[in-house]
Amino acid sequence: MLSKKTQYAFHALIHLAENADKGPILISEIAHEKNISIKFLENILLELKNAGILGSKKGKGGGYYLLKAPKEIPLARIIRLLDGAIALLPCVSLNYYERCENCRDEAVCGLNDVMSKVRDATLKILENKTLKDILTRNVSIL
Amino acid sequence: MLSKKTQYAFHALIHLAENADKGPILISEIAHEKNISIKFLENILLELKNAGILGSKKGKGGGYYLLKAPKEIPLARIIRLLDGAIALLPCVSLNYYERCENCRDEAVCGLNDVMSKVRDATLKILENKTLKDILTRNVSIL
DNA sequence: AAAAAAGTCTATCCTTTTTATAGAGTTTAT
DNA sequence: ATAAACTCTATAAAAAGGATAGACTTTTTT
Repeated sequence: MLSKKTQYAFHALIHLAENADKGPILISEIAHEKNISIKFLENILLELKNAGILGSKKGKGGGYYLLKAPKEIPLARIIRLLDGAIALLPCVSLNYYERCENCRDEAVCGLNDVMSKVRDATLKILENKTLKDILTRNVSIL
Repeated sequence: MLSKKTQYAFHALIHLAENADKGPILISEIAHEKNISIKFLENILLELKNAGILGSKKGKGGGYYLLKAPKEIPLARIIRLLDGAIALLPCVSLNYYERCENCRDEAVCGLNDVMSKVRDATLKILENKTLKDILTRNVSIL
């Protein structure tokens, strides 16, 4: 299951993308619209900013905005950023690999084998589907 | 990511299946063989017993043993039992569904749509692969 | 220059879940 | 009777998740 953090990030990004034509969007607007605690959302948007996905503008008329086109943001990127590994086991994770401490040889572990298949099937979708693919409203500017 | 509990459960089940011809297996043997805390493993095996997957025998010569053939135990069953939902979002879970609190209408939510596809791809594997499929050693008795 | 609006950043806190341990209790083979 | 093993309940330590507070900085407006 994805953490709340990642779930909130997706909803916030959707809101930012669908309103990209309105300039910077207030955290408070997103929080209200998507029913998320405003302070918690602050942390999340900051992480997305530090990762180069969002930009922000301070002062009056400020807010957050996308730095990249939605179609350039794969869903897998967001999950890895906020949740870490996408794989079900550390020993089959591509980006957060850790050696299995419960089996003698990963090379002949049937569990490793099956979970690699699950990982591949999952990534096939999450690496190819982008923020653009989960938008409801189409904004011409993007 | 699967919890340690589920990971340990898989390794314990593998050990039980691969040694099914030896009669009841001691918790301590599994714990030692798979490098798992014996007391933690106790709880896990008990859960598996209460779910009807394992049987146990008390007293000298006792231990745990499989109640069903490995090919009758889908991996998804174990995950659901110990970890709960397999889906990445509560709003796309078949067995642990919860309404999405961040979007207006799940029916037109793009995120819901993509995550349903991930769920289907994952379940296609985890519902069809069984304990038998992750064994290294083949035990004729099974 | 001052005030107001808005995001930034750090620190802290509370709760829940996860992981792990302890120990008394019960059952069974010998 | 005894020792071997699982059972069960309670507890605790650690990590993660979720949330809050408040001082700080930047920018716009007046």
